Amino acid sequence: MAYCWERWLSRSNPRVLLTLERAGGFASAQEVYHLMQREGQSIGLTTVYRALQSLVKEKIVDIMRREDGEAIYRLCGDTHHHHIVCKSCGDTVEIEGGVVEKWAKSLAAEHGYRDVGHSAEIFGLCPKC
Amino acid sequence: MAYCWERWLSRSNPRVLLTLERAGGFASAQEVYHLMQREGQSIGLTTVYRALQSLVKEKIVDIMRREDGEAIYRLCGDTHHHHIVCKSCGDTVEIEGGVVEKWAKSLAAEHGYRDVGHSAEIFGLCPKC
DNA sequence: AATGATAATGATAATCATTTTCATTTGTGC
DNA sequence: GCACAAATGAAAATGATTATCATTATCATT
Repeated sequence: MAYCWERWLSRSNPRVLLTLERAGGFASAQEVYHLMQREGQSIGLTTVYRALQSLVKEKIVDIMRREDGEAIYRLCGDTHHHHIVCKSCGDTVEIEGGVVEKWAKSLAAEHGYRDVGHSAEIFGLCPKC
Repeated sequence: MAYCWERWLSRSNPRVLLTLERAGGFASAQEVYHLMQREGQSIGLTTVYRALQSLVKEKIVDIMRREDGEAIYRLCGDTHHHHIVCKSCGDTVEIEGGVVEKWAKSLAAEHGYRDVGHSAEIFGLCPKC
């Protein structure tokens, strides 16, 4: 345990990870980068990209796509959840997605698909906008 | 009928649409463009993009994202539906999404969101891969 | 047919996220 | 200290997508 942890702290992956967490667990590489800049952390954009890629590979972070195709990342805890995203201000609400989980699982099985994941997001205008 | 049809044929939208159909109803803008070039059709890349955008706006085609973020388009029938997409070969199966529709609608209402849409896709490895 | 308003087209340049390249720095074991 | 591998990041390259803008086709009206 201690072993992994210390090795981690010596690299930039954890700084990126912590920033992602602080960002609400939902941000693009560019956003993570700018956040770290603003906070005074010294890091290069390339490194942010590399850290995120590696975190994705290790399945510590999930990757999704915004409507315009930009990649966004978020922590993937042991529970997986969904969001309602405001089209205008980008505000997001975390929501219960148990129904969708079951839906995805049963349909995937029905069609013989293995190694299955899913994405489900709701887009709209939040009460403020 | 004849009226609409003829007007359509005079523009490039239908040529793009037909090409998309011929491509198996699943292709990126660039692919549609190259296909049309190879077939000897004279069209500009810009026009292909515009045609696809307009077709999306008219809900005649669906837009999705490949894993690398490139936009891919496909014909969509009159009913809104969801897909299971194979991560490896890109094969897709259209599926029933009534459950998800209800889920999205009720949750959006619950959080006061208006003008709501949603996306839900399942990714996995198809039986062949 | 000629005219002109309007929309459609497409070559080119601009944008912008993401990747590559490569030189430099840092960490680690000897 | 010393060498060697991994990590870093600035800068350039890539590639999809979008914006510009001059040209062309469409179509109703003279």
